[in-house]
Formats: sequence, C-alpha cells, structure tokens
Amino acid sequence: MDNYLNSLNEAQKQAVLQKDGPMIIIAGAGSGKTRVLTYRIAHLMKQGVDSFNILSLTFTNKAAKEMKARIATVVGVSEAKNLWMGTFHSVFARILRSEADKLGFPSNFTIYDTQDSVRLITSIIKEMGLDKERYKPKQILGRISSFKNSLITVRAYFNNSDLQEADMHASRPKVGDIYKEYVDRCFKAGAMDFDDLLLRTNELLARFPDVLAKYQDRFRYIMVDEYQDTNHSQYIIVRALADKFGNICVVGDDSQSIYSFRGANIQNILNFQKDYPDVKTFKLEQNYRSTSNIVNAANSVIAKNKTKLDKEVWTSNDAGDSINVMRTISDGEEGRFVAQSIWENHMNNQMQLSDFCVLYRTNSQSRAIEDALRKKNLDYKIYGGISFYQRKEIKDILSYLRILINPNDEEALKRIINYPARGIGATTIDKLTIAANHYKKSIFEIIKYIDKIDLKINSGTKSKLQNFMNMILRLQIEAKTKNAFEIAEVVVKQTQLIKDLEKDGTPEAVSKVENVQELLNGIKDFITDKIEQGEDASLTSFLEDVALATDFDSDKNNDKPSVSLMTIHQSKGLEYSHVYIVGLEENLFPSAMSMNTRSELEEERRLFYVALTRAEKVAYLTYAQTRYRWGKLVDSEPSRFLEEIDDQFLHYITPKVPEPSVNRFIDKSIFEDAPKGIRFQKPIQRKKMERDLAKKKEIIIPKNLKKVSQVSPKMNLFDGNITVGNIVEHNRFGKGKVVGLEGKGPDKKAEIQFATAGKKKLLLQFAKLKVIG
DNA sequence: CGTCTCCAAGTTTTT
DNA sequence: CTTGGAGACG
Repeated sequence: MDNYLNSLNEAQKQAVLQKDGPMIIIAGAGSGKTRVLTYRIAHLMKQGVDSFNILSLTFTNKAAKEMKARIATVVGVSEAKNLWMGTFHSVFARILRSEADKLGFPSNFTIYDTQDSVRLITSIIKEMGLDKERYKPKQILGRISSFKNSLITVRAYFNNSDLQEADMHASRPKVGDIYKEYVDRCFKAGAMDFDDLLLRTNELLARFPDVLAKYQDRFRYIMVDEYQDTNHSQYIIVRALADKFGNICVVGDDSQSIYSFRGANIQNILNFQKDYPDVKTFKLEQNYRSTSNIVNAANSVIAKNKTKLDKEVWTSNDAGDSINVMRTISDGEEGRFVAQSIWENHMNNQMQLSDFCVLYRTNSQSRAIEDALRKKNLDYKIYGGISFYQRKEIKDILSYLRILINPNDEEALKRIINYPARGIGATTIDKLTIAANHYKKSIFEIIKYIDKIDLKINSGTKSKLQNFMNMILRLQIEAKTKNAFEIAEVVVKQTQLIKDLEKDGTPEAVSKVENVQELLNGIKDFITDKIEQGEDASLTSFLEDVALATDFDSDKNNDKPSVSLMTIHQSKGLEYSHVYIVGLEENLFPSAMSMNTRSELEEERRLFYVALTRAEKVAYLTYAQTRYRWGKLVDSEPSRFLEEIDDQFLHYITPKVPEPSVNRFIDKSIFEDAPKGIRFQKPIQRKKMERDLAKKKEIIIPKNLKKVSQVSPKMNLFDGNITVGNIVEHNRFGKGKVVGLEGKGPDKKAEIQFATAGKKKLLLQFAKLKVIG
C-alpha cells in the first residue's frame, strides 16, 4: 500500500510526507518533481484528506491530466475524480462561470483569445481617431495585459501618476482611455480575455468575502507547480485562497523561469520563504534524467546567472557522450544535418523517432527542419505555431457557435455578420458600432431594435440585418435541444460555409474543407469523451476547452511515433533521449529583443538551461553562419551560450573556429562601452514614394540624394516625353491615345482614350505608360 | 458593397 | 516569405 514511498529518495520522501503548513519544493531539472507532486497528493488522500479539498494548479492542462491519471493508479479512479487540477486559467474560468453574476457577467461569458483582443483594440484605436502607428494595437494590448497581471485596474491606472507619466513620456497619453474603453467593451460583450480570468478572480475574492471564505474552506490543500512562472495576479489568488489553512505547497525551479514576458515574476519563488516565515524547504537536487555531461554542462552555463536560489543539481549517472556542436553554412544545411543525424541514430542505434526532439527559439525556425525531415521521410509532429483553432475557417465556425452561446460577443459577431457575404458591409457595421457604443448595448441588441432607432440604414440593409438576426435566433433555439456536435453540423450546413469552399476547388479550399471536417470530428470526440467521464459536454464547455487549449492538450496518442518539433518554451517539463537545439546564434538565441538588460539576458540563459536539460542521453547544438530572415539572407555569429559551456563537455563536429567572418577587421570591443540608451542608428529610410518609384522604375537612387535628379527619358517619369497624340500602352488598360495633358511635375496627368477601357485620367508618375507611337 | 491587387510589416516566447 | 490591411475599380 505504501510501497510508492519506497521508490523515492530521501529528499523526495520528506517532501511527500510533509502534510501541513507552507512548504516549498525547489526541484532541479530532472529531479523527479512530477513524481513527488503526484505521490504527495496521493499520500494526502491516503491520510484521509478528501480529494474534494485539494486544489492543484499546473502549467498545462496536459500535465494535469497526466498527473490525475497517475494519482488514479495509486488511489483509484473514483477517488481521484474530485480533485481540482488544471491550469490557473481553466480552474478559475470554471469558478468564474459559477460566480459570474456577482461580477455582472453572464455565466456563459466568452473567452477572448489574443486575436480577438487585438482586433478589439484595433477598432477602439480607430474609433478614437488615434494614429495606429503610434498606438500599435499589439503593443497596447501588451501594456494592458501587464497592467492586469499586476492588478492595476483602470481606476488604479488613473490614480497612478507614474504610469500615466510613463505613457505621456512615450507619447501615448491615451493609453488609459484605450484601457478603459477596452475593459468596458469586453464587459458589454460578456467577454473575458486571458488576463481577466485571473484579474476577475481576484476581484471576486476581494469583493465578496463570503465567496472567498467558501473557496478557502474548500481548498484546504493547495499545490502550485511551476511556481517560478506565476505572475503577480496568480500570486495574490494563491495567497488569498491559502490564507485560512495555510497548507500551501509550491514547486518550482528558479533556474527554469522563462515566462517573464507574460508577467511571470521570479521574485514570487525567490521571496516565498519571506512570505511564509514558518515555511519548510525541500530541495530536490539529484537529477535522474540526464548524463553527467549534460547536467554539468547545463550547470556551467546557469552558473553565469546572478539571480538564483542556492541549490546544486548533481547526478550519479554516467558521463555519457559529449555534447555535440555543429556549425553549418546555412539554415537549410542545418536542417539537413539534423535530419541526417536523426536518420542515422534511428537506423544504427535502434532509436524510436519519438526519442528525438528538435528545439528552437522561434516558431519560424521550424520550416527548415520540417523541409529536411520531410525529404528524409521521417515522421514528425510540430507543436505550437498557429494552432488549429486559429485558422480562419475554424475560427469562423467557432464564432457562429460563440454567438449562439453569447450573442453579445462583439468580436465573433463582427467576424460572421458578413461571412458568408450577405450584403452587410463596413459602413453598416460602423453605424451599428457607433449606435452600440452610444446606447451602451451590444451590436446584436442594436439589431434587435433596428426599427426603433434611426441609424440612416436603408431598408434593404435593415432586412438583411434582420434576416441574419433571425437565423441566429433560430439556431439558438435549436441549440437548446441539440448537442454541441449536432448544432455545429447545422451551422456548417445552414451557413453554406463549406459549399463556398467546395465550389472553389483550389488546394487551399480543399484543405479548409478538411479542417472543418476535422473540427466536427473533434467536437464529436470531445462530447463522447466528456460523457464517458460524466463531465460537462455542453457547447460552452467545448468552447472554453478550445480557448484554453494548448497544443499538447489536443495531442492524440494514437499517432505513430514521430520526431517532436517545438519551441523551447513548450518543451518545459518534457524529456527526450536525443535533443537537438538549433539556431544557436547571436540575435536569435539569445534573441535580439532580449539583450538590453541583464535580467533579460539571464532569462535567455535560463531558457538555454531548460533546453539542454531536456536531453537524457545525447544533445546536439547547432548554428548556421547564414540564415534566411524575412526572405533575406543574413550573416550570423555563434551564440554566446556556446562559449559559456565548459569546453570539457563539448565535442566539436566542425572545428571550433570557423573561417574568419567578414567582420574580422572590426574590433567589436570598441563599441562595448558605448553608453546605454544609445542605439545604433537604423539605416535611413528613403521616403515611401521614392522607394516605390525606385521599385517601379527599377531606378537605383543613390542614398545621399534626396530627390531624383536625373531621369532617363525612356522611363516616362513625371512628364517624360509624352505629348498629345501619342499612342501609349498601359499595363492593365492596354493601348490608348493621349488626348490631353494637365498639371505639372509629379501632378501631371494625361487623359487617355483607351481602346477597350474607355477614357481615363492618369497620373503620369504612377501610370506605367509605355510610349509606342 | 464586393472583389481584386498591391503593399507593409513582422518573428521572440503563450495561457 | 507570409499575412493582413488599404485602396482602386466595377
């Protein structure tokens, strides 16, 4: 019965046996953290703690699912059932649904994904008449997101002169106004974005003591995995919930904190011991996963970081192979090397394809690897990137489903109100939006009352709007009696979305139709699954699943063994026998965006640490000397992280020092004491018109010339040599005769009678006219 | 209002 | 190289 304890080392066992009070488990990479968490929960239950009273927060839903399954093998399936396990977002979304009315939200509120949020902010910026170059929607969203993650509400923002000053200083004085409007619009739409799921939970717990008391009483034992990657908002939730019983167990590794860009605060784990003075600390330092070469190499790199907790990861495993370092000429060759190496290891060493993983810093790097693997006929599975549910055809259908659940969902409505085209254009939508803002109603509500308010919409369009509304209302009624799969099927049929695509016949359209089919199958699977588990199989539940799904969650285990490709961020918590870390180049890894401050660079280093410690037996580090970026070939320098690994652990497949680079004459160090804040100047951009002209006419404009001083007469630039009576040829309109000229210089126009296209006035500077007679 | 074409911008990382 | 947005045209 207690035999699971025997499989643990002393430190692990102590952590499992510690039942009450605050505790922190500092778990080095590969130290059996999941196993400790699993057994600790199982052990709590064995000691009589009701599974109903345990809350366990994990980093991905997949981790939760797996852990639950493992616990079930110890305590039994029915016992494990009541455990609350999941990501912060999914657990608190569930709680918010049952308490939503207190916050003025419908219980079936929509969860906006990033795309929805960006679109909403874009339209707000447009409506406010702001310049979208100055107010870049993505950046504004990022700023709002960081406010929310720090629990800075709109009101708090306007009470905080420092924040407002910072935005003034950045020449974006309207950030607060956008923030306010964004929050209002989400509220009106009955929608929460990802950050709201945490922020609103905090609001709920802060404003309603009885609710707080209820959940405090329920969650008597709380566990938080990957604690190093929690943000302030999450931190406060956990503190509040654990305040009554104080049975809080956090697990993490400060060396693996890699999510600061989304608000993760490494101080949460560094300060835990201060937050709870009577904390018990457990350190899991023995690594069971990797060879000692890998462990020691990783240690030698992470040692360069200053901010960290005191711990020492070690292993009793064999030294194993050295870490291989490979330099290639190009990213294409890098891909081919990886594919070749995987193929050889697969054939010669009897390795399964699932033993291999390729890790990269950015999603875009996957392409070169994919191409190479495909050529070698090696099966691979790529995680992340643009997820299935983000594809246009899928999102459109999901938008219909979202509208059925919550007709106020503004972003979903805007996507589908005119898709497929039903004659409701941008002008109409603008009018509706203005009215909706004015009356503080949703667009759907406005359509309901379209006859009662004068919006200067003509009667034809009005009836189109009403037809649309009636279709939605009919579908809503159907949705009451049908399950999620059936209603999705009806939606697909009624809207004729597939028909349009099928008619199209292009390969893209065919694949879209397949995707829609796959979506339907997915819904079916979801329902069957949920019903089997006796869980919520509603459409709301499905949509929530989709919104909060990570790529791993949808992972189907019936796939054949294949090589895994993913970003390093996604590899957290995973392990593979053979790991290839590619693109070890300056400005790529570490990323060019993350080299400005020491803390950013330390995070990149932790990222590298995470990558390397995924490997059990063999690791390859590769870098290319040139790489395609935005379709352009760029030179690269090897990453500093290669330098930082102690040489004794490395094996250079290619010689360490490459051929001298083009920059060998420049001593880089002379720039190193340049004062901070001074950036190297960007190349001066020519004025847009000049560039366009240059492109069109294929003229190379010397950089130091502001204006075109000389123009070849053949080019017909500006006035060229066109006179009335000339026969000219236009790219699109064909041949014609010049019947008149007007204006001067760049404004000079020619009136031309075309043979087929009729009479036109064209600006000579833009019309590509060829004089042919 | 819909469609087509051309252009600009973007790639860190994700719930 | 890819994607979304803007603008021209019908």
